[in-house]
Amino acid sequence: MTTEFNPVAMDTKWRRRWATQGMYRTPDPSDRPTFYCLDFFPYPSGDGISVGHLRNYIPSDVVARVMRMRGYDVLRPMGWDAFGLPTENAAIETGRHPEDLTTEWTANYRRQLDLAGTSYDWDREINSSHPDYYRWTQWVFLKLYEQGLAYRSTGLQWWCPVCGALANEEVNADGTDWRGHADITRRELTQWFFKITDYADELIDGLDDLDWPEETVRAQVNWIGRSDGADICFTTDDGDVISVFTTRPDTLFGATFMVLAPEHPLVSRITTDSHAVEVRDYVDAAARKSELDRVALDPDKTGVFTGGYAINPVNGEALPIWIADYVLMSYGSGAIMAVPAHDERDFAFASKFGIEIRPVVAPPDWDGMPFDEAYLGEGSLVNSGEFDGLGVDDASSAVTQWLKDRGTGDFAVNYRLRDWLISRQRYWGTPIPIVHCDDCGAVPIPEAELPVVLPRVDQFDVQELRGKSPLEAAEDWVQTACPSCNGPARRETDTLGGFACSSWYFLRFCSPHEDGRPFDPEAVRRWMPVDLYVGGGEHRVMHLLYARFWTKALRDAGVLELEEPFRKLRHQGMLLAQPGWTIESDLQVDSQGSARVIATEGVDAYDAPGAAQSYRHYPLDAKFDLTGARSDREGVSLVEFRATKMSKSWRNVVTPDEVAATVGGDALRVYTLFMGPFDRTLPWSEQGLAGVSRWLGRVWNLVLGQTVRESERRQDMSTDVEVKLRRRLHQLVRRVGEDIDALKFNTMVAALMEFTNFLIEIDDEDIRTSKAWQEALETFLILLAPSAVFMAEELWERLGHTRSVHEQEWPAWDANVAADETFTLVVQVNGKVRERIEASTAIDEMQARRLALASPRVQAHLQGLEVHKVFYRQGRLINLVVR
RNA sequence: GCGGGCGUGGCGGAAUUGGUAGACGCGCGUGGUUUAGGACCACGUGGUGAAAACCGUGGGGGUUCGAGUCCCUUCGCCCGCACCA
Repeated sequence: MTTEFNPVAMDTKWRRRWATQGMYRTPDPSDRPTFYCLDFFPYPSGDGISVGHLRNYIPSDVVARVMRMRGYDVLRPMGWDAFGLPTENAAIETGRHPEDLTTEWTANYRRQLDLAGTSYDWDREINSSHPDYYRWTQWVFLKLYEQGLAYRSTGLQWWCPVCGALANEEVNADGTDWRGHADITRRELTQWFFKITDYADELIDGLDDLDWPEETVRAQVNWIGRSDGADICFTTDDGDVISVFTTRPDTLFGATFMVLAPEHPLVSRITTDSHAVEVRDYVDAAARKSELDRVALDPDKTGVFTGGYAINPVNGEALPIWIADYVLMSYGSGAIMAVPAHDERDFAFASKFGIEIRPVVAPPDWDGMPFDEAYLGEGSLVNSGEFDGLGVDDASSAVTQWLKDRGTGDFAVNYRLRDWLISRQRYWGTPIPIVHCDDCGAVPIPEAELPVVLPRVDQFDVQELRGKSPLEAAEDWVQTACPSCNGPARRETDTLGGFACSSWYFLRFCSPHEDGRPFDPEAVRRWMPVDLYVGGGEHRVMHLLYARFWTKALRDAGVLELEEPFRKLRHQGMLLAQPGWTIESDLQVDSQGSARVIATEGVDAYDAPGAAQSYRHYPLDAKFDLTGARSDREGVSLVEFRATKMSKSWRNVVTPDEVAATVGGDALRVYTLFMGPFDRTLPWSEQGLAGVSRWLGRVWNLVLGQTVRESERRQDMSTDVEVKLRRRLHQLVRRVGEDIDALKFNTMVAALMEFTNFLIEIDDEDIRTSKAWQEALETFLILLAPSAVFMAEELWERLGHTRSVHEQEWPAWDANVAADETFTLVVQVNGKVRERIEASTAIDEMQARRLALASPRVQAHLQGLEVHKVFYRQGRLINLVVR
């Protein structure tokens, strides 16, 4: 057997053997505790994965492996969120079918994940674009439909020429969509929605008991955006009622005008003849503008007066009614009462158009002068009739109650959250299981007839179809019989957006081969909720909110006994490409500092201007974001570039394939763990990777006893060394366990490195033949196994074991063995460190004081001064305060 | 504008949560060993200083015997959200 360290051959050997043995198959039900360790459902793309994706999968894989070794039954599945636009678009470009692309791409993902030594149970692999799966996505849709949680509605919807209809949350403020497409417009469309707003309060309250990152909880709460206030009715001259929502009913006496959204249905009725032209122009302009500019916030308010008035129910005043696009039709009732004295936007508007600004809440030290800006703080009411003198909170409820008693208002709650738009006018998605019948209307497909199979069409290019959706064009498929009356009917041609597939997959993983139902309730009871859920922070709102909503809706449908799907959630940090320096003359640089490689043979990048050699070669057309710093390398001018996102178009992606083929899967894993905190954005470093690879090589040599260092008998007493070795080993077991539980993988690796440094230091003939050494090596390999999965296994086998290192029990540590005998007593004088003394951990304060005072260096700092006070920390330090 | 995060050596980052600042790794330096190799080994490496010592966690101030850690203030970078009444 060769003793040469050859990671690539070793990786292949063990990958094969583990696959044949079914090493990572999920255990059958037992009475052992369970642990469900899940990663976000990945979307397979043609580019495959980069080492950046592995910052998600490797750390959670370590946790899964450790939990197995700790005696848990672990569910560690993986599957593919395979329906979606990128695949469909790639299909259009390449002239191939999305189904075929999906098959290839998912196989490639799986192969790449295996390169990194992940321990997924591939027997449970699922694919959301397979009828076996989407049949049950359709089934869930029907459950929601039965409960009135899926409905159709017309309205203005965002529309992307590439993606079709978009949900509001898929549109960015700059007028692009969530995938970066431009030319987003709004269209009148009939669409399917899920009534997630019914669950708004529950989705807020449910967050309380979850172990989730604080920012994510906050983001969800903000996204749902609950506001408590009142609905207030204003009546126009014609007797129309305008209902407005306000969070500040206490300021009702300060309302000096009203504003309707341009799309408000009453606009035309309220507008008087003399203002008709202006109003129509404004509404038209707003409609056009709504495409882009309305979202891109323009600080300058615009609006026009309609000529109409409405009566303030609290004091009978007639308020002029304006229309302005700063009022959104989609929030509240699309109309507001404007209180310029106490609302910034209303203040800006009133100032611009010369409308009265009437204070009704007096700031504490107010001198009665007009406001320079809206006052939003606490105070007592003025100019408010019988409510004068009340505080803001009391006044809010008092005014609302007053209105309620008279039938002109009531307490009310509003949410920022909108219903979930789920229709897509695209091909590569789950067909919506609905049929439209002239007589019966929208009719759900009976459960027994599921799945509604997505037909394999050849033309799915929306542009070729001239705006028709691909399924609409599939006439044979569209024409069907009504399940209710058996008359001619047409199938729904919208498909479900991808978020539907990922809103319940975690349930399917519990029993992925279940035939007659979406999941086996027994299996779900056994595994759910997910114990550790790891994925990117970019999904902290939508995916996680939708999945929670489906969980609750399925519970209410009586098919699930579960409140929340994900008990503990964590987000991994992003991985950036390595920053560095490169040759200026090979770049084309624009004024913004973006550079592109124009040298046909590419360009070398250096870690530092003086670095001995290049760490990477970038090809033609690679891009850099320059910092502006420049330097010189042997007369050649260099420029510095930043760490930026890895992206195919920048040609700076590092793939697991290239890393696994050079330094192996273990170096890839360990470096990913070691580079820095798990949840932090970090740059890749080829040198950092090389450092880890060197360490693995040292471990290899150490375990196989081929250390280069010449053994010399220089240890004092080998029994002392053995005691020390055992102590260090037990301390290591403790540290590694604690770090993994805290997801501090970087310090876990550091601890393993320190331990090997220690072993190398004490390595000699005597210790090597001791029992303690043997025990240390074996325990160390077990601790190393979740991180360096291949090498630990290979070395374990070479030490003579037949049963896999990954099936060993996680070691325990003994506090008595781990306890230090001595510590470094830090001696401070007036808080400054003056001496360090090695002392027994057993010493008390008096002994510590004696030791400290005995030190000449301490004495030098005490000269002529009196020890005034002493602070002693057992096992740590002593601070002598003198004066 | 609102919300959140982060500022520690040349670099990625540690720091028992108020108690030795800089673990571990990279890079760098010196020496050795091989000498084609991005190889290996030993020692060193925050700054100033010959030393004693002093300075040092973006800046300023404070609390404390003691502050990277707590409080106030200020600057810089990054990420979300976008007129939500």
